[in-house]
Amino acid sequence: MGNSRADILAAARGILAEHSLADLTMRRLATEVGVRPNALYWHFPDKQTMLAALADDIVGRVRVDDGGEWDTALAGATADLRAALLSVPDSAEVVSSARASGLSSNDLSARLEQRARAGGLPAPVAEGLATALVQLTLGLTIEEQTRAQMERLGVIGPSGRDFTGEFTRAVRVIVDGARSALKPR
Amino acid sequence: MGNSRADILAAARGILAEHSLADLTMRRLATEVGVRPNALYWHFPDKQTMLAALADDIVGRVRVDDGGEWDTALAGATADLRAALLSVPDSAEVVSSARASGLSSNDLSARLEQRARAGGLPAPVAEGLATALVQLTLGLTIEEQTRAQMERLGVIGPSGRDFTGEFTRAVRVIVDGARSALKPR
DNA sequence: ACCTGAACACCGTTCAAGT
DNA sequence: ACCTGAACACCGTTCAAGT
Repeated sequence: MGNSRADILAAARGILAEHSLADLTMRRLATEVGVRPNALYWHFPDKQTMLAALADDIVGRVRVDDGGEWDTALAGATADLRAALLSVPDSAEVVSSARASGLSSNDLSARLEQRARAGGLPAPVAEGLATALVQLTLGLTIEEQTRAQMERLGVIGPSGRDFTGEFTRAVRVIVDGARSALKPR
Repeated sequence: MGNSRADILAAARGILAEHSLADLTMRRLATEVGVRPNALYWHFPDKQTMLAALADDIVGRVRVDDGGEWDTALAGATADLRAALLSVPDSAEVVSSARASGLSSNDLSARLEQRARAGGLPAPVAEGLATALVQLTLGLTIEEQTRAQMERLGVIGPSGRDFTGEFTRAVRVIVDGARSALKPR
């Protein structure tokens, strides 16, 4: 009754927030929405497509600044992406899978690349920069959220890793690399 | 009879080679080995641990050159990692998951970081460089192998993406970034 | 337009028991 | 040391049918 795509996606977010990606099954999602499992298949053709919609929902919140310098704009958007991912447990895995499957319509790396070119970077550098930043953020955040999940379950102790530091230092190396293409030695 | 860890891992590699990660179930793996599903649990405590062993098997083949310049050594090891992953379908996903779970004992990024420091890079730069290279390679190869799998299944046409080019250009940006820390403007 | 009933063909994992 | 039999508690997905 009045259940829409948006309601289902909100329930999915809720399962991630209170449990984990392993608990995000179609059957459980249906229960949360108050419906039988097969009813979900009226709204989405399959689970993969539902997850891609959820991924777009999360990544869609990230804006790429049009003004200012290209380096601060890209570093800022990358930090925003990480923050958006960290706000929903296990979402980095979801976004990464959606990207790989090609079902995700929100191509953040294309937006980053465009911004880099607008900032004056040569095309191959802009492309390499965008690729490196997106893969770094997704990969590292997957690790961070996986560890967080394992700690939540008590299967492992705190890793002691400084993920924010690792992220910051890697972003610096990448952005410096793009900059070195502009200001040659 | 006489089935060992190695036999099971070889069979697992075979399933990836001829089918896909989705087909790599404990039940199917058991059939391939000629045993009942639960027999596998004598060799491995669970599926996750088995996959981590498989991941170590694949990454263990990658050597980091001790001689020469740090930049060619790191770029070479990164290219080797990508080649090792591409030789086994869907293995990038397996390695990425194993890394995230912390069950993987082969910490390639630590070896890369060590090599970078030996080459004279400051610690934070060496760390950022290793992190960026490993995440780039895993993330991009996951995408490449996922697409390849979808093409194999005929669910999608060729993507037209130049993954080798994307990889090369991103590696260049990253390595250039580390270099800029050595030769200031 | 949106949902249910009932079923199909699977999963990972455990436990006691066998040799 | 290594494996089987039997079971438990699940999955995603399909199809016809209901309102």
